[in-house]
Amino acid sequence: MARLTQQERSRRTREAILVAARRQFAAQGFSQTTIRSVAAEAEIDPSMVMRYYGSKRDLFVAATDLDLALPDLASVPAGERGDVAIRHFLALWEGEAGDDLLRILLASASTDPEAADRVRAVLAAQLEKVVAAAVDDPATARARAALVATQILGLALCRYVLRLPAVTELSPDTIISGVGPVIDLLLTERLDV
Amino acid sequence: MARLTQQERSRRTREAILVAARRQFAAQGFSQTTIRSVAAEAEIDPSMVMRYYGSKRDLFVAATDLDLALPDLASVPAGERGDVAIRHFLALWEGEAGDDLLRILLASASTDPEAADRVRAVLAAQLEKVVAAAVDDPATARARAALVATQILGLALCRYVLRLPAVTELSPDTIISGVGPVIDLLLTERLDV
DNA sequence: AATGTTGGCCAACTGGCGTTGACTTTAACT
DNA sequence: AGTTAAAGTCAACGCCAGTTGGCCAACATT
Repeated sequence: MARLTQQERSRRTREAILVAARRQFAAQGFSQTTIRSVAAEAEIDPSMVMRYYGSKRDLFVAATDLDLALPDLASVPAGERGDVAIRHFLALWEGEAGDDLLRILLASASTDPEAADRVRAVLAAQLEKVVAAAVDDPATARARAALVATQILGLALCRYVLRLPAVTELSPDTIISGVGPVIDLLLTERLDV
Repeated sequence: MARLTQQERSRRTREAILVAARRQFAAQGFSQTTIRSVAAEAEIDPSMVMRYYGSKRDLFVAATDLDLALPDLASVPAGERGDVAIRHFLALWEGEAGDDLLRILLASASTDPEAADRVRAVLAAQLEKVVAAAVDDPATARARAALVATQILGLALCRYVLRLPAVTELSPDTIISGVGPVIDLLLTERLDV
């Protein structure tokens, strides 16, 4: 066993805690995940979690520091925007461990006010801005962004959180061919506001 | 204070427990809701909850024994089905306490395996069947039902659970004019399976 | 080598949980 | 009126959570 500097030991422990916390928050939500269970999975003492992250809530905040890395839809030709958007999200979510953060937020947001706040913040700052930039009519931009959010989050909810069989069975190609046109429709259809 | 028969007292207590339980399960999910907090809201002793419902889990099952009462989409002319469907769900959810069931299930399903099973059961049995009956091509019926479910549940999630500001601001008419055509599109568009 | 510092473990405290059983009160029945 | 069964209360149990502080060992510093 190689000797490690204290810094390195510390860094590895911190990371092990974060990995275990992300996995458990995503799988079980906030309240079902315990400091003790995270510590057990990271193979350290519960008190170390407190030392490094202060409290359970602070650990949750650290575990959900999230960036959607959305593409700029405004620079995509109209008619291909829905396709680009849904491909982006699928790539993000289907990748190894890439969907953890969203699953954490959705699983926790339903029961935890702080998680719900974080979802609101992330979506308002990122998704809404990108969608609004891709819409011509500023009067309906916010409404269209909201509707796109419902479709995107609904897919994530059904596929990764609820794991509805009919939805998990869908191939990525089927989802792209089904949802892409829906997003295009939401961006362009006539909308009563 | 009027005298009550024992039966009537019992019935009122049972009902008060159920009302409080539904409200709290919907607002906080399964594990955050406690027998004690339900009893406090119903203004009775925690042990009464145990007497009437046996256990916390049984109380949850009793609180989620409801019916979506979905309309038969197959008997609606094509082109109006999305409109009818979204109107139905909005009427169901916007009504007084009508959205409790769905909020309970969504709020709890994310963190509780039993609640997730119930969501799967309810949706598979009710929503999926109705949608499948309204689709001509049996090869794509299940996929279309799944995609419609993502849109419907996504709307419910964003509007009633996460309460995203951009989504709660939408008027029912805006939602109808925006989502109705989306559902029609999902029912009829070409779909790669 | 002696010191201070840091990572880590252990044991304990506090508090809230679901649940139980004994007790008291109230309505129903004879 | 007196008995019985049901509705409701009370106090406690055992458990597990988050959190804390004291302790030890390994490292860094001088």
